[in-house]
Amino acid sequence: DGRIWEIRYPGEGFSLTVSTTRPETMLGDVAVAVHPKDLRYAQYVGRRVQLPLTGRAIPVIADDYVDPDFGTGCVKITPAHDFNDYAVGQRHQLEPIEMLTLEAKVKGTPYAGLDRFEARKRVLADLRRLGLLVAEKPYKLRVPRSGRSNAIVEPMLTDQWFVKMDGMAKSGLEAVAKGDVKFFPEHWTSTYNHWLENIQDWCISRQLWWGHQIPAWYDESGNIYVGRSEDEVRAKHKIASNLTRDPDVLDTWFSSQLVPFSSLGWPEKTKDLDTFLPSSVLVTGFDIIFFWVARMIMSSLHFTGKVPFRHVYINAIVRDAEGEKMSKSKGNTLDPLDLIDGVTLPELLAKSTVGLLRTDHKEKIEKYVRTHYPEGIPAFGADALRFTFAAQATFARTLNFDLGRCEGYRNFCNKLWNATRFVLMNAEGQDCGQDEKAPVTLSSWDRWVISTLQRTEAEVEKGFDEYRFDNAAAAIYRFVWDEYCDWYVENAKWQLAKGDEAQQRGTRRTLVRVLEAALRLAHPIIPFITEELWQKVAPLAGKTGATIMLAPYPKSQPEKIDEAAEREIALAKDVVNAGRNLRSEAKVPPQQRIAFYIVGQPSEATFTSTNALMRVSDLRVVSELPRSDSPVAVVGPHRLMPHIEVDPVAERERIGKEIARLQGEIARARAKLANASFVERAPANVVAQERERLAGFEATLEKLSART
RNA sequence: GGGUCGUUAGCUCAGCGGUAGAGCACUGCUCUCACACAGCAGGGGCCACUGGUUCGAUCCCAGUACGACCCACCA
Repeated sequence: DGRIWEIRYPGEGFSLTVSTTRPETMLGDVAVAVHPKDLRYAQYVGRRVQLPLTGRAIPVIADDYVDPDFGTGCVKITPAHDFNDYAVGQRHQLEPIEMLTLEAKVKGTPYAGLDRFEARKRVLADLRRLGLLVAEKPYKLRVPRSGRSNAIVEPMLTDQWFVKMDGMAKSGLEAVAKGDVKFFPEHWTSTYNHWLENIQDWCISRQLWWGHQIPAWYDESGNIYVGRSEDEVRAKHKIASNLTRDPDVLDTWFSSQLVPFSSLGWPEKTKDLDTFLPSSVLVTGFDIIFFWVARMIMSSLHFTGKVPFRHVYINAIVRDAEGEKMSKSKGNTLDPLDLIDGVTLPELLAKSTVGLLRTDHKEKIEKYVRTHYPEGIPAFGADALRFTFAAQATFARTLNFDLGRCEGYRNFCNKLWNATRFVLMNAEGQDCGQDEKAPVTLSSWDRWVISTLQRTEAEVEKGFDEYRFDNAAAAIYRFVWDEYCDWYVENAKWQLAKGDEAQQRGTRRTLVRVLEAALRLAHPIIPFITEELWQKVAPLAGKTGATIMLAPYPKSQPEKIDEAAEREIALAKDVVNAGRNLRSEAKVPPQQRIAFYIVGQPSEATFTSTNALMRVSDLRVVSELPRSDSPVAVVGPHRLMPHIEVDPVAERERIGKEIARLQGEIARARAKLANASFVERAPANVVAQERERLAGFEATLEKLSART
């Protein structure tokens, strides 16, 4: 909606035409600049032109700042009212001329006293009358506006307080280079470095009413005194006359940078300062790495000689469905409470928070919610929302918030709740093996789940140590759902139903102890549900304490890792998976129990799980499978076959497909191993692994081929 | 304009030199005594594009395209 004007500045026997979006500022022009290599104007450099309306003579100068391809290639230079022009003026030792007052009125010219916009009209009219207005064109420009008043901002020359930054920046850079402060994710270090390496002196005075007042006083001659208080200044300089305090306040970031040590009692030498500086971690967003993080580091080093914190965890910014950063000023945010408590679509659109939404975004939200949640967004709960953010907290710098995942983690909380219900049903009022005198037997499944818990605990610890909350959350999710619920609990049902007393005790003990530990493990991410459940589970596991919050965080115990049990269970799982697959392929109804033949001696764990999870009526251990058209699966040392009637044609077809797949794999592996440079140059373990793969495929192929 | 980063299954994201993974969504079968907010089985990807390095590249390097953010903004 802006315009750009071209104005002719006449000289002796020539004239130059400049372009400007702010014609009234010509009253403060001190030069016309052209590019040094611009042949069109080279001959005029060093000569003078007459500034219209005022009649002042101003020089033509050459400066790289000018873009010869923009407009006419001639730029009016107004150092008092433009940042770039100020720099040009400095380079050419040109005295700035102020033409605006703080009230944005013209001063010191024929237009003195006029409002800036009125002055623009008058200047243009006068130029037109003089025939010096060459052109007026529409021009798209972004006018700088005040964030508070929305008024158009005019650069002005004013006296301000600055902090000299080069020395502080150097120590800030060193602290990070030495590793005294570390960024997570690490790549933010380069952002930090880049800023400090190109730092400029910092203007710290603000003309506001609210803030720390600048500790500077002026006497009647205009001398400046800096000190802690007026009394101190008077005493130090032996001043009896009037002093006036500088009315400006400090930049809010100047005050904020002091927080790490001022909050601990600085400048007194307090115990807190000794104990808590540096702190362990600062969690923040990357948009204030410059404003705040870097300045805290620099000021902390300057005033205390210590870094303010060891780690800086930079969390991702949340983006909306269009991939744009969610921000209040953009108005594309969602209220977390709506996701916790649930909200209907009309409520959502009527809520005051939605008033912040851009119109276009509001429409998109409406469409999204209508499509995915016609009944409105359900109540996911605080834990589900927390788990979602943890699970999405990868080292990417953006996070596209996904309601679908929120729903998934709500389901996870529900799963945990129901698993606990099952455990309580079976353990409350029962002997959970806490009495050391009663005999307790632990099966391979029991030892396996305890072992897997240790590995999970280590994984979660690693995730937290590395600030990979996504990995920590995923490890907890997998353990609870995939291992504990899907495998262990199902086998525990069988052990409780069929085991002897010692084994039942062992099963109950394992159920409650492992669950109790899992609750503590998950507590930092989902505090509410884990507290509720822990209150019930902990006593059964022999734990006392008023709250899970005071219970120790689980620590992996390597001596409880049982590799023999893990191997045995891996095989048992393979057998069950193969058996389920065979059943499904053969379309055996889920509830129907059928017999299976198995070659090779199955472990006790395999017996348990085939019964508990595969719905086997009878696992018949044989040395050779009976002649049949039934499908066969090869699982490690075992061959597994359901006792069912099948369509021999369909079965032959199935085996044919499997054989073709195996042949493909074998061909690929053989080709790789036949490649001399692969065998010679690839690491030995990679080559060995490839050989093993090939051998496995060949063995399976042989067993399958025997059936056709 | 300068800088940083991203582009992997329909969606949201892991992986990162040696057989492509998760959750949700999708298909089929099950209301089986913790859970249908569930269980079981399954389908789905020239890992943006083009070159290079390597025995081997989704992964390393260079460039291109698209996107995002930060900084500076042009008379």
